Amino acid sequence: MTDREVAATGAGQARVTLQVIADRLDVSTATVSLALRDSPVVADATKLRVRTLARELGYIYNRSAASLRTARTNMIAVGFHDITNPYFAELLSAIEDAVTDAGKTILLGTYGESLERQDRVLGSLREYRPDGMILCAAGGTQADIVEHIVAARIPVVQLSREVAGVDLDFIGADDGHGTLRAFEHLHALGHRRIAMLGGADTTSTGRSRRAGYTAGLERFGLPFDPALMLEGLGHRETGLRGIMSLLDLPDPPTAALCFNDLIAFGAMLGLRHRGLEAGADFSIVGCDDVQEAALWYPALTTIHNRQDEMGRGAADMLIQRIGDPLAPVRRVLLEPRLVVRGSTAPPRSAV
Amino acid sequence: MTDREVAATGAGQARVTLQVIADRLDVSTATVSLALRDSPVVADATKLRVRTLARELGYIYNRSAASLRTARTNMIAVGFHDITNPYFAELLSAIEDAVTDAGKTILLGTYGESLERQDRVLGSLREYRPDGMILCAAGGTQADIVEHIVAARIPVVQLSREVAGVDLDFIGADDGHGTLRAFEHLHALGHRRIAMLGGADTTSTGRSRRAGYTAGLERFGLPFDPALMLEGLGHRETGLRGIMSLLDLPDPPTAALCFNDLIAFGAMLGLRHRGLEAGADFSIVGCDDVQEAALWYPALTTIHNRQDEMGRGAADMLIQRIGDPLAPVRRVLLEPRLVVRGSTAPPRSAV
DNA sequence: GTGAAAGCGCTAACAT
DNA sequence: ATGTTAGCGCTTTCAC
Repeated sequence: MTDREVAATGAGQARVTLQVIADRLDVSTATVSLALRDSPVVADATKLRVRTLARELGYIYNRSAASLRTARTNMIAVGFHDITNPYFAELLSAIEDAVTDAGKTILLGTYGESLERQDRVLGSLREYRPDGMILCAAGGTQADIVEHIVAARIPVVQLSREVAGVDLDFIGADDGHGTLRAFEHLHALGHRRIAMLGGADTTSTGRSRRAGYTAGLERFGLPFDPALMLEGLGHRETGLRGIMSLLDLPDPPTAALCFNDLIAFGAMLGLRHRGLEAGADFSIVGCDDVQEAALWYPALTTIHNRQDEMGRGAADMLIQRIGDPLAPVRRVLLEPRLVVRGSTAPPRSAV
Repeated sequence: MTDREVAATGAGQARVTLQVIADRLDVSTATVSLALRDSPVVADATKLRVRTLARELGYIYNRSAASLRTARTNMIAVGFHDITNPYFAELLSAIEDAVTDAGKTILLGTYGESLERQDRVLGSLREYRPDGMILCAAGGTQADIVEHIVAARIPVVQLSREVAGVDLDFIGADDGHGTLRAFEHLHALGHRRIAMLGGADTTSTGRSRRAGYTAGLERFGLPFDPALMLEGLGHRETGLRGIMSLLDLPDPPTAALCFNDLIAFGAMLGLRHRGLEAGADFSIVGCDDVQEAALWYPALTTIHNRQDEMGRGAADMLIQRIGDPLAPVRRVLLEPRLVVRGSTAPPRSAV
């Protein structure tokens, strides 16, 4: 007794394949295949018979088999570092919408900021032969890791962050510009000692946003004080601890630009621990504008990064790239928009 | 010229398969296959030669082909309604960890609360023949939709919510009990007019939490007032609008149990719009204890649902189920834990 | 310890 | 309009 027969016996019926339908209808598997895919070449009457029987028998299309033949899987791999950060959850959700609309499905891999795990996860994703991949690499990722994917001839679109030195489609925000806008906003309110909280040079977003910060200092002829530029991962803890150490400075700043909203939330919490309030006592600007940002108290002034457009855009770019692997590489930078809310105000001293 | 030759020419090298390696080494594909999988039956020297060449040629295992042969895909489908809700993002993240540890990969599908889209998405996931599926169905899902998956002989574990009338493994929180605990907490603080904000009878969590609320009323001999039990989806807007209408009541409540944390956040925002503060002026209890909850101001009193354990637990249950399809069905209820923070306090009148 | 051969379920040429 | 045939890349008997 073969495995197959066992399964059939056990469950009371044979696994239904094209062959089963073809046999019962006394047609060929080719006809059944074409009929199910609504090929114009098959007679309507035949299509009807095929489909009716397929439904009756509970036929389920086997994509592994089709993929083997067509070298198309209809899967889009998504490699993200963290989906617990609402910014990336929002991006993923937008991607999911676009991908589903295109009749494809997401194969998900995450790896935090661990390069070693990223390597394993991306290597594994590759084996499923997704039609393409949307990548948001861990900080510090080197070009050669991404080359492994490219070598497998899997089209890749980089999202939000881009790995240095690889020539691939990219969609993200114009982070440097966004941060500069935020800096100008704080300066216009009267702030002169402004900190930069979080981010690091291991990601392109970190580099760009930090560059936007130093560009702001330069534009207004303010001195660069290394004590005001605190490196850190995009977590709430970075903001919480960072704001504490800023406040403990002999000459503390009056405002902080945060690498992202989570850090800003952490910073606002830190202020409260010190009996201070964001806005009135210390200005905080976030970055991303996750849904939560508008609901904080005070609501967070932040840089809206259009995650919906960005996620959908990444999916669309990828689908185009799959269709035309030789088209010129594109870099799309979405213009961020500063959203002024309650967490920024003139400095106490200036009031 | 075949497609294959075109691809080979275009990219400068042929797609490397087991056959290519076998030919070059003058062994059979069987040997190569066994060698790469580290079979004890292959000579060490051969293994070394195979692996070295495989690496040199950039061989990538083709899981579609293997799946066709073995009827195993090593994919775990995850069907969620919403990954933008941090509660589900946290669950997904925990699942991802466990699944990756087991050498499997997530195939993701989401569908909001649309039954029609859920049907399409689940139908599509099924065609990929995942080894199993973790399901958190949309509200109002009928048993027959789930039967489609079961009929395809795909093991399913239900997570957090369970569809009425289906006999499948389930892991979730003991919601009724958790809500009752929260009710007791409010009662102990002196609240007597307590509202229930959000949830609906279309999901098991809605039913259980609302049942926990009415059980609380009964336990303390409080009257049921339909004006205090507001149905709604688990969004911030539900809390925002809900608290407004509660406050507009001729005899408003002094506290509200919320179906989840997002609703609680919305409710706290609504209080601020009315110049009131959670805790001091009106008590709010959430449910889930998402990371954000501890950071709000005031920090949210809520029911911790152990999303990490729950997510990992779902993955573990599923893997066991895949290993033994005939084992008895399990229902695991995790005991929720009330976390008291600043958003609850004695009612104004009682002070 | 290794090889030959069959076949998983599907699609695509080509033939009729 | 439908059938025949070959084969995608892998795993798995079964021989040797």
